[in-house]
Amino acid sequence: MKKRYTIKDIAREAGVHASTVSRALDPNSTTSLSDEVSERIHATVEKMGYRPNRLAVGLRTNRSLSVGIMIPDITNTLFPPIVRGIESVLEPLGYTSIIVNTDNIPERENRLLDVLRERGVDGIINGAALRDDPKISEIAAMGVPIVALNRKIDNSDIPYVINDEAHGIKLVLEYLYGLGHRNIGHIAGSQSLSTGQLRLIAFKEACADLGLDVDEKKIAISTRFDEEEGYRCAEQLINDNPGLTAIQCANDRLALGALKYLSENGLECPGDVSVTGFNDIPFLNLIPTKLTTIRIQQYEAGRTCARLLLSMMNKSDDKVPNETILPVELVVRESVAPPKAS
Amino acid sequence: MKKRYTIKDIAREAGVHASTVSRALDPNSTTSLSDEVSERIHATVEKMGYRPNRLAVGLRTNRSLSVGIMIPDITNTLFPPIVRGIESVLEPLGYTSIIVNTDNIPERENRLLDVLRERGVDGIINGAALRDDPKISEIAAMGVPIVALNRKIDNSDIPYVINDEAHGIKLVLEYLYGLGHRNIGHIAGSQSLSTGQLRLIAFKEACADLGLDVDEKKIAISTRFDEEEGYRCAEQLINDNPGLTAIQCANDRLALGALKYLSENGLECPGDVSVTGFNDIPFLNLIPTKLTTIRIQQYEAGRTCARLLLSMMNKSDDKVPNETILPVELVVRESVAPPKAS
DNA sequence: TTGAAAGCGCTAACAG
DNA sequence: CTGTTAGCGCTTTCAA
Repeated sequence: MKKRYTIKDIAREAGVHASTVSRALDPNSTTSLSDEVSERIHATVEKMGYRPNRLAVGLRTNRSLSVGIMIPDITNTLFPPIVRGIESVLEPLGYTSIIVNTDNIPERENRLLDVLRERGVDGIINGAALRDDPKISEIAAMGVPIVALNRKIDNSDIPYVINDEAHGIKLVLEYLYGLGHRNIGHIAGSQSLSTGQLRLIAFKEACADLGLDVDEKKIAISTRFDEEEGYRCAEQLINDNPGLTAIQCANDRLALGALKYLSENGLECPGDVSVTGFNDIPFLNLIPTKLTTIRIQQYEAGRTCARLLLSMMNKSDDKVPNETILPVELVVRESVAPPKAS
Repeated sequence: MKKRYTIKDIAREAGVHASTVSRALDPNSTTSLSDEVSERIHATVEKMGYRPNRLAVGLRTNRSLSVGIMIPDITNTLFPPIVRGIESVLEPLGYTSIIVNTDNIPERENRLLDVLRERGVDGIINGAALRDDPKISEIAAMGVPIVALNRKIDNSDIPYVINDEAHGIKLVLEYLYGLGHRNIGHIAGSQSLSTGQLRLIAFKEACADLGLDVDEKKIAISTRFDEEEGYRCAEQLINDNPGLTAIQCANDRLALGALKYLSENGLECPGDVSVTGFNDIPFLNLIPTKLTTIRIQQYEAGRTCARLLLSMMNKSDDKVPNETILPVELVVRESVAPPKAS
């Protein structure tokens, strides 16, 4: 293995001291160098293909120029665009990211948090936070810049970037109401996640605003945001609520599961029951009953988080807002129709 | 910011020397310690929540316990399962991975390669290699363990893990032939990628084997493996080949584009034209005309690559095979039917 | 079995 | 404007 060149090799070759090379290579170095020397150094760097050793830099400066990105599962199509959004702002600045998948398992999340800390990340974007997440607060208290993405953490002052959950839920409900639906069920997400909680609260509020009855029987609470749970909850709602004409799901995957339940049980969507989702993940426009849903900003959410994290990492004085709420919009497709005249 | 504890802090607290702490914490240290001391050290480590600084370890040992994963774009659903496969073997061993997206842009790939090198990765899994990729070979020659994933590199001895492209193409063609198709077109992938090249070669060979004419007009070569190009190439094939009854696409996204072209132009699939894909990416079973395709191993491909890389990084003597070809299988769905009796 | 000392590659005072 | 020096946190000889 050809050994990598070090700053000393460059120094020797250029006939200067190592520290001079370091200065020449530091774009925002205060001390100035003679053009002649600087040029000579850059030339040798180029010639020898020298690349600084970031581990050494990090050890010395106590900044690794790396950040941790925690998400539940990169396999979930919701997250890749977010990740790319984050990197679109961080990468040009020389940051590298370490992406970890928590699978929504608290022990795993905690362990990975330790891994990130060992690696000396300069900051963390947590897209996998739980409402009750003591460890993350603990680490934040140690001074590690952290921002939560998509989810907020209870009893914590970690800044978060979320979607306008309440407005999204309301948009859907008003749309359904406007078409004549009066008997609407809700498949809620896990209540240990802020998304699940906030969307359920919003459902109840929006119902109240519209003068709709919010019978508990019309609410099915899922344990996970996935198709399987959507299927199970749809079954429950249909069985418990004769005359139900629409199901609002707390996310798209739950809706996909609900759609499956309906089609397997001789119910047409949207003919018999309308179904709506939340998030607007990819491919929704290709499936047979194209899903009406709420579009959240994915790429932009990533960018926003990254910018917040940056200003925290740079200890800049501009106050980082504790709460950032991104706008959402209703995407009307085919899974909603007026209720059957009965 | 509460400063992180260092090995010195532990040493002081436990009343021993730093080097003793280091030894106590190294699971495969040769020198033995008295149980009493070892226990005391572990207790203080536990009590103080000490975590070693990986940057320092890496600088000292010249091993970062990190690997680079290069892919074209994490947003492409083909890659997340591969990434998780890789991590499923590397993470338990303490490795962390740096995932970079090349967007199939050579300059970007080269720059990212430098980034990985700066970070001192112990090895690289390259799922974004081009057939002509001088820089990656150069870095491999410097002694950095590299294995190519999904794609092979021309004129290079970098080990690669690919799918049985030829067999997959053949399976599809035989299936189409068996149903009576004799006038089959091929939408080829980019010829600068081994997948595109190998699948096109396989198409020609399989046609020859079946006694089918391989008129160049029946081959449309795309520039990118995406829906837009699939659309364009489908149009070209349909226009140039009256009587075409089936289109074999070099991957699923091209097939999705072809499907779109057909439906927008009054052609039924599979009624008028059968369409097939390659890869079996997620969601293919949810779209209206469920796509018949070739399933490749994604998660397992990642695992295989990771294992190969490990043995290269450990300089173990077991020879790393230069070529690993993973089996594929035909997935029959709805996008293929016998040709119309004419 | 443990301690002392050197040094990985780099940066940041401090001198000159 | 440039060189000297110390040291980031850790591991690893070498001594004791």
